[in-house]
Amino acid sequence: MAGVNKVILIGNLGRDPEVRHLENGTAVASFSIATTESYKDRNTGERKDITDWHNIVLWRGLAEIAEKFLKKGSQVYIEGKLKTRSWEDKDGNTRYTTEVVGDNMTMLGGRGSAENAPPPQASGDQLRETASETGTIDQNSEEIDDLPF
Amino acid sequence: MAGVNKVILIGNLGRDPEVRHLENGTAVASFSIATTESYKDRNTGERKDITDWHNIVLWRGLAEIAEKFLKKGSQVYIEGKLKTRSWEDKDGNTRYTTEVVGDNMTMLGGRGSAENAPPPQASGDQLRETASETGTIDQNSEEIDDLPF
Amino acid sequence: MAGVNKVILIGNLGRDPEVRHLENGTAVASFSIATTESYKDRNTGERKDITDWHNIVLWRGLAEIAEKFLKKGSQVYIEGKLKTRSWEDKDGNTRYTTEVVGDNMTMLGGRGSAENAPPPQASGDQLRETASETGTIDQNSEEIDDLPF
Amino acid sequence: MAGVNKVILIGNLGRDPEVRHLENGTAVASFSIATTESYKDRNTGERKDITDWHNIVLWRGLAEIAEKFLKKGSQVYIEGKLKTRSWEDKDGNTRYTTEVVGDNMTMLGGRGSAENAPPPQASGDQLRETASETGTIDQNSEEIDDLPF
DNA sequence: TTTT
DNA sequence: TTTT
Repeated sequence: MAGVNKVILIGNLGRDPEVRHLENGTAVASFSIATTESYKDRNTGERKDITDWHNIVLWRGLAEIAEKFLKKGSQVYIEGKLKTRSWEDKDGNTRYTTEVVGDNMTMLGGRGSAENAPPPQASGDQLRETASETGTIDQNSEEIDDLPF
Repeated sequence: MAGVNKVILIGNLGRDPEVRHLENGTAVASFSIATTESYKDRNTGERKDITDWHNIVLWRGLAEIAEKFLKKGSQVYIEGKLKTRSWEDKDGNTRYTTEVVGDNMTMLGGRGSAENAPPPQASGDQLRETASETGTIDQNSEEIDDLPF
Repeated sequence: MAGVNKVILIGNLGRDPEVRHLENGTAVASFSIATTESYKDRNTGERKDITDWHNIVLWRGLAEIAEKFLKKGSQVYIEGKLKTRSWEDKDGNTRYTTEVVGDNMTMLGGRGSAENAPPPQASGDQLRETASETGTIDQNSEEIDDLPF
Repeated sequence: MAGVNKVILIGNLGRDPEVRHLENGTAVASFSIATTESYKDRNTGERKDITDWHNIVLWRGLAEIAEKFLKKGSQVYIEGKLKTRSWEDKDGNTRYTTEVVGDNMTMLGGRGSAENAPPPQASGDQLRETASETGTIDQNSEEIDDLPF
């Protein structure tokens, strides 16, 4: 039962986020981010880059923030959980897709970042609460307690 | 170029690790670990568990330690990177598999843990160095420097 | 404004937790955990251990769980934030103490773990909510949503 | 014995780094970074910020990169270990200072970032190896293996 | 598909 | 496929 499932990524969006809404209005954002690491080939001595692409899924308030402020090229910090979904393809084979379901996001500076005063930091939990209480997404605020921890 | 790609998991092995060796002798261990989280269903009030399975891959010294000391049920801490490999299935379709390539492992106590005095902690970097210098896997040792940081 | 402040520790308690209650009843638990790493001295070739001690502070529900289930020797996973408090010593000098304020805890198996069916995992957010709604600490449950993410 | 001691921070430098050199030439950089989180006061409804300051210490190649490319205001990702040092003050009292000894650093875009083409990412391990083999600090390169993991 |  |  005990378990820890944590992913921490800093990367850049390959495309603008795609946002859809469930029937009940819940927003879901999907996008990919690239993380790159450099290494030197032991044989040739050449420097090489390896890029990994990660499928990110954001729910509710975080999805709405992503829709408003993230775009192709944006650099973000994403903290979340690894989730693998299964689905059936057209040939009836079970397929698996692994995604990072983010519960915390921080926008980082850089070329692709938003021009329109983005909220740099947002947490899924905070947003969920705030949204459910005020009916609007009020990023960057918490309703947790008078003590911040 | 800048990027961070980090995964932190604590879970239990679903089966014994599978270890294979490349032609040059390099060991590669594969296994899955389960992480479970509990939540209470908002509608029914029932408590429910969600289990996520994660494919772990370990290389070289870490693979050999996994082979020796991990087995079905063992609880481990794994720190690593997310990597998605693509391959072609029998129908010629491109398929993707996401794995956590571990570079740090700590064995945690519990029912499924090894009886034979396992090394509790091991790092890929340390083992790689040690192995290359001594020809044997000497877990729990570093050759880094007289200063430990 | 954007920021990330995250600490992840796995270690063992040096003593039983100390728990006190604020005037409003809020529980606060304090204890230290040790993390140990091994390295080999480059000059002498000796293997050496370095132990670091970390001051942990838990609030509310997590504090109550710590009080019930953690004791000297228990192995725990702690996730939290770094906080440095300042205070004045008897000579009027400002002193600083750095603590890890935990918002997530998982009890791990091992020698010092509790005998009385401990809850292996608990999150500060979950507990806070649950406690405020039911008046009791019901660890291992969330009230977040019908969707677990 | 098994242990994990990991800190992950994203913040901004409060001042330029201070770099000193040990007698054997080893570089050591020190600086503080601020992480800020927002919350809404439950009573007044006001939004408030809390800033935490963290003492960062970098060794060797990372210290030299910090010296060259970080300055007051720079935003950085720091990954490292918590270390508490003790020392004696002028009154003979034992004092404790907690620092984050970084083993990984990524420079992030933003207002305070360097103008002179900074290396965005660097790892202590990589740099140590590279430095010892080439005599120069060649950031952004690894000498680990032909396989990047 | 990103970024430097 | 694990674990409690």
